[in-house]
Amino acid sequence: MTKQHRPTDGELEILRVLWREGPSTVRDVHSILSKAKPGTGYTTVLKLMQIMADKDLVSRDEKNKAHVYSPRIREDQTQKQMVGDLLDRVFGGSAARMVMQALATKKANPQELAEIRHILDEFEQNGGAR
Amino acid sequence: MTKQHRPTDGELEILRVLWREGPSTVRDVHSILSKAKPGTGYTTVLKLMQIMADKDLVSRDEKNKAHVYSPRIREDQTQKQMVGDLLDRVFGGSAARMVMQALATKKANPQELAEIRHILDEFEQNGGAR
DNA sequence: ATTGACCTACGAAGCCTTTCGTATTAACCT
DNA sequence: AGGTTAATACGAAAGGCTTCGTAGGTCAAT
Repeated sequence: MTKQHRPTDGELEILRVLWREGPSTVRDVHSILSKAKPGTGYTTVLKLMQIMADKDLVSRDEKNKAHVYSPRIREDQTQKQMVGDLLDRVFGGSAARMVMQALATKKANPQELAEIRHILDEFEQNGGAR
Repeated sequence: MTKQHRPTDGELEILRVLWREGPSTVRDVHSILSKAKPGTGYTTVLKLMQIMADKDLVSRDEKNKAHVYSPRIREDQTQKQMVGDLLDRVFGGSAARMVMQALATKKANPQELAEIRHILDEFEQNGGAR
C-alpha cells in the first residue's frame, strides 16, 4: 500500500469537479473551473490533468479525440485522509478541539448541529467501529 | 487585514514547538524536532526560523547571542484558519461531513465524544456566537 | 592571544507546483 | 483537397519550500 500523498490545491480543485460531475473532458473541467476563477487557462488545466494521470490520481480514456478523465481515488477516502492529516499536524490528534474550531469558524447552522449529534449517536452505538 | 497564508508543513512543526514550549532558541527547537525526526539539520531549522521571522510568523529577540523566537500568531487562530480552509477546499463547507470523517479516522474515544457533545450544547445555547 | 565551541548569515541546489506558449495532430466542413 | 477549429503534447519559466555547506562572528577558558 503506497501511502498516498496529499493532493495539491490545484489537483483537489479538479478532483472535486470530477467527483461531482463524473467522467469529464478537459474542456468540461476547464469551463467549470473558469466560472469560479475567471482567467484560468485551458492548457493549465490540461497540463495539470496530464500530471494527475501520471500520478494515477485520475484515469484517462483516450478512445475519443477529447480524452475523458475519471477520478481514481474516492472522495470520502481523500476526505478521511486529509482530515486525519490535519488532525495530527495541527490539533495533535484531538478531534474534540478540531470540532470546536470547525464550529467556531462556520456560524453553526442549527440543522448541521442536529446532523452532527446524529453522527455522534451512531458512533456511540457501535463504539466507533468502522 | 492581510489575509494570512497557510503556514507550510515545516513552519507548522516549528510553531507547534513554540506554542507548547514558549519562547525558544533555535537550539531548543532543533533538539525537540530532532527527537521526533532524527537527522534534522541544525541549519535547516535555523534557516526556516529566519524565514519565518521575515514573514512575521515569529518575532525574534536578539539581545542575547542565541536569539529567542516567539510565535506571532496564535494557535487557536491558526487552527481556526486551517480548519476553515479545509472545510471549504475539501468538504464544500459541510461541517457535518467533516466531523463524520474526523470521527471515522480516529477511533472515537468515548470521553472525546462526550466533550464534543458538550461543545454542541454550548453552541446551541448561545446560537454559535463566539 | 589562541583555540574551540557555538552562534548567525547567506547562497545555492533540488524538488515540486503552477502557468503558459508553441508545436503538432485530428476532425470537420465546404 | 484545403482551411478552420479544437484537441493533445511538450518544454520551460517562475515561484515556493526545504535542505545544507560554508563563512564569519562572539565568547570563554586556557
